[in-house]
Amino acid sequence: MLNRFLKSQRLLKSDEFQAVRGTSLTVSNTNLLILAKKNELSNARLGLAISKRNVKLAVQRNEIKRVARESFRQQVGLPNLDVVLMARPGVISLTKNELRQCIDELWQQLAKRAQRCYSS
RNA sequence: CAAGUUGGCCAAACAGUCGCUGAGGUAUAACAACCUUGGAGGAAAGUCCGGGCUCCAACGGGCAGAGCACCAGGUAACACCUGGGCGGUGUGAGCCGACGGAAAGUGCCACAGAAAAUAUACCGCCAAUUAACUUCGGUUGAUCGGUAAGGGUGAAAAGGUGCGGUAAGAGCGCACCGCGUUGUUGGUAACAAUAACGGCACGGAAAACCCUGCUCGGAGCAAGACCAAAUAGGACCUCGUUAAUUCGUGGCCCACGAUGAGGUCGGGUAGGUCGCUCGAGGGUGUUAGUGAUAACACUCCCAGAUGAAUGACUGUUCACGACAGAACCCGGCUUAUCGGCCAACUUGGAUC
Repeated sequence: MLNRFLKSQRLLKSDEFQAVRGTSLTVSNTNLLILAKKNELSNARLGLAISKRNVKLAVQRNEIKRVARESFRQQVGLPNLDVVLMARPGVISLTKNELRQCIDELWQQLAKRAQRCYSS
């Protein structure tokens, strides 16, 4: 069951995105930025914000979203967070495999940060 | 065989596992789950034209503004397509073309050049008169005329070539070509061919303004229609007539109304549903047409998401995979694009 990706695991409303955007729990590198906020559910939820300004072509935006979703789907250890993944201009230069690796690493960082932040 | 032209088609293939999403089914109070079956493009792109659809406006007409501009046909429509004409270009198949009007008017043509549209006379050429010189043939200068052949300038120099003609020249005359006018013939037409006449009058630029003809109401699916919390406010009905030095009508009391509670209604925000994909639709065939296309018959249902699906992994094969992602729907145009296949045709070479 863990490696599915249902609607309950996504952010669907504009309000939910706004709520996450106001938080301070972030993880990032030169290509991507992840914002997160604790929710009251039993699982994590993912929202994608790939702007047209940073990634110009629709095909590239779609590809980033697919890689991100696939990566998120296969994560097991994430706590109950609302997560928004944003793209920075550098992502275009990455290949698909590099991008995947990059996102996987960010999830691990996020899990650690979250544990430290919310356990105290 | 090589090089090329035009038109059409494809856009790595197959298998397995996992995942997303539309529809149908099983099942259920409902969700979840399971099964079956669909799930990006030739440009989905740029948003440059043309339509459908929706709402708004509207008696009709004109002006303004914008667009279009050889002819005929096709189409729902077009700035598109087909066929034809004309011009340009290529050995050729072919390709390219803001292709109405400059004799309606106003204006423009830099620099150079004598002169840039009323033609003109710088050099040159020629005649006459005259002066000087003379080897008596003439030469040089001046004056006054003729000339547009030659020179030089320019993107462009006022028809071209040849012969005649002449003092030198000149459409001055003639022939051919070009141009114009009027006919005739062919063609639906654009236009072409041809005859007679004219005798060159009519330079370029319409992408300077402009004139002529034709077309055009506006906004867009965030169109528009429906359902509809919470909160604030509104209308109506019912209940309560009290907790009150409350407020209004009133001189005061009574009374009535407001302030209260509940309900109903209307508008309408968040949110949701519809619009939404069966269509100027695809496939096959026949007929008409040079063709674009049309008619008829049979047949098929082929994305519909909404924080927004069409993907990931593994294996095998090959030529090792370009440009690129639907968002109301069609018809075009333009731009991007690794490579492959088919048909017709052209040029060159080889062989028989």
